[in-house]
Amino acid sequence: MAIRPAEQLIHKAAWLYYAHGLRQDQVASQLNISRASVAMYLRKARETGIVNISTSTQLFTDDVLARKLEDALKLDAVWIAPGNDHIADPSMEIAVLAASVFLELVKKGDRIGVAWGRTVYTIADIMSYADLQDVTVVQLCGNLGAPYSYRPDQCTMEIARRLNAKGLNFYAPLVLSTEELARALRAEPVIREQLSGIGECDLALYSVGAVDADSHLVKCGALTPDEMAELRSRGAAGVIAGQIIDADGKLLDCSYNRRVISAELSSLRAIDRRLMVVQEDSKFEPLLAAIAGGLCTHLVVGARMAQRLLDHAGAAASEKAS
Amino acid sequence: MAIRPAEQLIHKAAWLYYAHGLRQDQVASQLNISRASVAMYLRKARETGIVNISTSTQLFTDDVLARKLEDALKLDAVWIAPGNDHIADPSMEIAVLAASVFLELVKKGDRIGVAWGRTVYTIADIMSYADLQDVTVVQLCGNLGAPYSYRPDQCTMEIARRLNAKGLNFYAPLVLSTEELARALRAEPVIREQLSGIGECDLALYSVGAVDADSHLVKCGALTPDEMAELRSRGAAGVIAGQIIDADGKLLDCSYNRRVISAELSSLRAIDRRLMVVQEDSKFEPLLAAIAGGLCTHLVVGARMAQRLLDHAGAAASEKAS
DNA sequence: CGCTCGGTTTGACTTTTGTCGAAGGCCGTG
DNA sequence: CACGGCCTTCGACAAAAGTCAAACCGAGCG
Repeated sequence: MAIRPAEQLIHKAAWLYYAHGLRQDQVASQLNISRASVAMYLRKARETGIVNISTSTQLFTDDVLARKLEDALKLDAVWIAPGNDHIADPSMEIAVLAASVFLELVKKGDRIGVAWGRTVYTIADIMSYADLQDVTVVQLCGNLGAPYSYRPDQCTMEIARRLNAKGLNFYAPLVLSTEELARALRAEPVIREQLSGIGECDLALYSVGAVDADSHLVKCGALTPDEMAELRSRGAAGVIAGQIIDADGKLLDCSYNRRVISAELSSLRAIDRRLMVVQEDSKFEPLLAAIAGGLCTHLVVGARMAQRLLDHAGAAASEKAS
Repeated sequence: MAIRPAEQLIHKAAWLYYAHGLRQDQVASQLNISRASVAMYLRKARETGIVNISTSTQLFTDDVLARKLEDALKLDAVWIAPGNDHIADPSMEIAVLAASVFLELVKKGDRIGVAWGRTVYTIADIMSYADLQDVTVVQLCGNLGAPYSYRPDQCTMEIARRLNAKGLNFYAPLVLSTEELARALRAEPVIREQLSGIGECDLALYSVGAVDADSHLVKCGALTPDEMAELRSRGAAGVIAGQIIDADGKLLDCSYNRRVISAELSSLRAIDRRLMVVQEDSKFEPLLAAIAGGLCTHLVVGARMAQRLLDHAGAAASEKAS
C-alpha cells in the first residue's frame, strides 16, 4: 500500500515543523512537496498521535477546593472543573478535563482497565490521539448488548484506538440469567484469565452509575425498574463496572451481582491509580459510596459536586467529633 | 507581583485553545481580552511548558540500522539522526533529536544526572520547555571555571530551568591540584552527599569527550596538551563526566583521575537509563570506550557514526569467530 | 503632584496556515 | 487497454495567527 512512504513523510514533516520549528513552506521545500501537502500531513500527524499537544492540568488541581478534598477524602489527586464558566457545557468541560488528566496519568507500558458508561464514552470520544504502542487497554466488565453506542467493548476499543494501544475485549455478557451460568462462565479459562489480568492493571478509568430507573442497567434491560427500586431499598447506592455497591462501597449481596461477569472490587482496588470521573451532580450518593469503598484514588468532578463532597466530609467529621 | 493573575489567564487561555480547540478570537471573547493578548499568552504557555508539544521520535528508532545497533551493542534503544538530509546542520539535527528523546525519557518524579560539554549544552539550549515540578536535575561532576558558557553548573541549571525542575549544583571544582585535596574534599559531607546521590538518579544525560588537544579539559586548563598526549599514550580513550577512561571503559589509573571530583563510574552505571549523545564523527573511539564500559543504555548518534559502530561490531564479531 | 519605568493591552498590519475544488497519478478490474 | 475509484498534490483563496508600535495603567519616586 501507498501508505508506508506517506507515514515517513508525515513523520518527517512533523519533525521538521514541530521539533525544528520550521515554517510549513520551509518544510515543503525541504521535502519537495507543496505547502498544502505539508499542512495536510501535519493534521494527520496530530490525528495519529505522532505529535502530542497536551496542556498541563495543574490549574485544576491547584484549586484550594481540590486540595481540601484530597485531604478530606484521602485521595491522591483531585481535579475540579470550574462550574460556572460562561456558556460552555459543564459536563463537557469535565470530560475534556478528564481526558487530559487520563492522558497525563498514562505511562509507557501501562495496562489500563476501562469500564463503561456515557461518561467514559464521552471521554474516549473527545480524547486526543497519542502514540503509545506498548500500552494495553482492557475491558473491566462483560458486554451489554445495548441499543447504545457506548457498549463496554466500544469504550475499550475507542480508547485503545486513540492511544494506538492494544485493546483487550471481554467476550462475555455482563449479566446472565442464572447465577449458575455466571459461575460456570467465570470458571472458563478465557474469562478467568481476563478477570485475573485486571488486578495487574496500572490504571483504571471509570465512572459510577446511579441506582435509578435511568440507569443503563435498566435501559439495557439487565434489570427492570422495579428490581432496581427493590435493590435500592435494600441498600444499593451505586454501580461500578456493572456491579451494585452499597453505601460503604461493598458489593451488595444480591442475585443480580452474582449473575454479573465483571472485575471484582478487590481487583479494582489492587490497581495503583484509579481515576474516577463523575459528570452529573445527581451522582452524589453513588460517588460517596465509591469513595467509601476505596474505589478511587484520582477524582475528576465539577465544582458543585466538589463543594458538596467537601461539605459532606466536613459534616461527617464534626458529627463524629460531637 | 502582577504575575499571579496572568498565570491564571495563561493557563485558562491555553486550556481553552489547546484542550477545547477554540480559536484565538473565541478564547479572547470568553476571557474578555483582545485576540492579540491571547496570542501572547499562548506563546508564554508554550514557553513555560504549560502546554507541551512533542513529536514522537519513533521514526529514528525504526531505522533498521538502529535496530541492528541495539542488538550488536546490547543497548536498550538507539536513535539515529539521518546524516545527509539536505542542507541542515547535521550536528544540530542530532541535538534536536537528543532533546526530544531526552524529554521522552524523563518521567515524573525522576532524578536526572547531567554532565557537561558542548553537546549537552547545545541540547539544553534547544530543548523545549516542560512542566515537571517534581523532577530534580543534579550535576554529575565538579565545576570548571571555564571561559566557556557551558560550564557544568550551567548545563545543569539550564536543563532544570527548561523542565521547571529543581537544579542541584555541585559546588566543587572538577579538578584539584593535588590528590590529597581531592580526597579531603570528597570526604566533605556536602560533597559526599551529592556524590552518593548520583547513584539514585533515574536518568543520566551525557556525551563523551575525545582525548586530544581540543578537549575542554585542555581548553579550560585542567590538563596541558602534553599531559593529554601522555595520557593518550598510556591508553586514555575518552572522557566521561570529566574523567578519563581507557578503551575498555574503565577509569584510567592516573594522577589526573585521582584529582577529579565527579560521579564514580559505578554510580553512573547504577543509573537506569543512561542517555549518551555523540555529535562529532571524530568521537568514534571515545564512544566505543564508553559503550565498552557499559556507560550508556540509550544512544543518539548520526547516521555515519551509526554505520561505523555497526561495521566495527560486525568486524569484531567475525574476528572473534575466526 | 507629575514624572518615569516596567509591564500589559490593544488595534492595525503582515505572515502563516487551513481548506477547497480541480488536476494528476496509481492500481485493480472489466 | 481503457475505466473508475482512491489517494495525493497543487494553486488560489479565506481564515487564523503572529507581530509591532503605540496607548495605557499602576507603582514608585523626586
